[in-house]
Amino acid sequence: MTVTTRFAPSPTGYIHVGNLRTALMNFLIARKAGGQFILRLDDTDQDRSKEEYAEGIKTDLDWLGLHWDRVEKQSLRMDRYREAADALRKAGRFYECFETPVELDLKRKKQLNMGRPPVYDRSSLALDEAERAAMRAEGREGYWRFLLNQSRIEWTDGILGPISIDAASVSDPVLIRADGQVLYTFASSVDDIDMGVTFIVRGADHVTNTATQIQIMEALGGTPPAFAHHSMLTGAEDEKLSKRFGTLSLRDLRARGVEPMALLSMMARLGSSKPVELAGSMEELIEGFDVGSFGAAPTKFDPEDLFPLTRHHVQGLPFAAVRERIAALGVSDDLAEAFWAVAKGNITVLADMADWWTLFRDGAEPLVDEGDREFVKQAVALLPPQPWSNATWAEWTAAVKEATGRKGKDLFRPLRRAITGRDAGPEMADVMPLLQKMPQV
RNA sequence: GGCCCGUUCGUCUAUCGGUUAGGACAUCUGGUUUUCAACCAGGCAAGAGGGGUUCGACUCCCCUACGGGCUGCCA
Repeated sequence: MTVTTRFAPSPTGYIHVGNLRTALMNFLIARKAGGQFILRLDDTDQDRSKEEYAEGIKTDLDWLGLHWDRVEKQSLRMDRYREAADALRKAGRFYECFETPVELDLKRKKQLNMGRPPVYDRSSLALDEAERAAMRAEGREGYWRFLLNQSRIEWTDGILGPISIDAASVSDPVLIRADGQVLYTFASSVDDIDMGVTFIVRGADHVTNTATQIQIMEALGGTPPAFAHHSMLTGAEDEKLSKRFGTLSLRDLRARGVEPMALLSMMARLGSSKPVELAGSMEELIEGFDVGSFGAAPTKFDPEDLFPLTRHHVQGLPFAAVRERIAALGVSDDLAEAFWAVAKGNITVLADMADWWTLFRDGAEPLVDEGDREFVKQAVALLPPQPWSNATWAEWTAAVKEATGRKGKDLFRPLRRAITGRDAGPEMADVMPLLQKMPQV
């Protein structure tokens, strides 16, 4: 059986790091096994689902190189869900209920007050046809619940290990609403069976869903796939990540200059026993992925940790990869390669290149200590006329040394500060040919 | 309240009863470098608490505490 996984976001918003982790794990599992990766848009909620978000999700996945083999849309499969619902009705696993949300809420509160678990009491199951007709005559609209077998539901989770949940501690799930909307739990189960999904990795927030979905899939005559539930991400300060989703959307991270490979490297390893290290390629990521190496405990994630990885990645980029970006800064072709050689070691995100180019093009605001003022003036007077080459720095500093007697740190440091306005930066020998203006001191 | 999962260096984690409790990232120190980065070498740093079981517990069991998830006509 070919390994088939899926990423099933509902297009009600953009993807964030939590989603990405799920998507990436499923993608890597499929690729490693030479299987299929399905992108399934869970868009049964007509009100909240938007095409704009569906497009956004695709754009984000593309950006990261998480290409899918197949796209599915639940909104196109409504007939199939109705069919499956009929099958469940015929099998006696589906029953119509009539309590209103307010009534259900009241029941839950009552149960809680009495110290009972807030599990649906199945009172609608006891209704006979005449009573149901009476309900409808009252103007009540029926909705449908799945009748759980009250046994223990067990599976060996790919991350959590053996799990056992007592079905009696869970309410019979509502699968179809009074307005006819097919709910996630149901559509997802039908799809996973129909689409031949063999392995589902999703967040630990779905553990209870998995228990009920296993029964639904079996009732549908299908074989439940293997499951693995990864832990939830929490923020660096232990706050719930959901509160920060706004700042952790992929679009946001992209805007901040985070490189895809840095993000992927982080998400493929964080929370696992394998070290988080920058991968050189998607192949490397696929090769080194092991879903079983993840732990069950909640995982802290600090987006700042993405920047060291991004820097590492950026510094290893060949000139060809950034040629266009550099041209866009206005760097002439003859200087572009030399500029990149100088810039790459001194930036974190590619956008940082702009500052260096501005500095080389316009000159810097010199940093000169009071005690170095005369020395710097004297040195600048010794500068040969432009254009400068890689040899200029050595020749010039030798001449300055000769004239002033300064050497070592006392010689080089003030000159670097005067020319670049900074204490740190690239090799000065390489900087000189890039400078477009004489330093103004 | 009920159900499920969890708790080892700052962080992510290894250890399937006996270890000087290991690694990675972060951090610090030293080397190298005009500087930064990179690189090399080294350092600091951990088993939530309490009971058991055992010759011996981070590891197995129970309790407590704490954390996370679920408990929707959301996904």
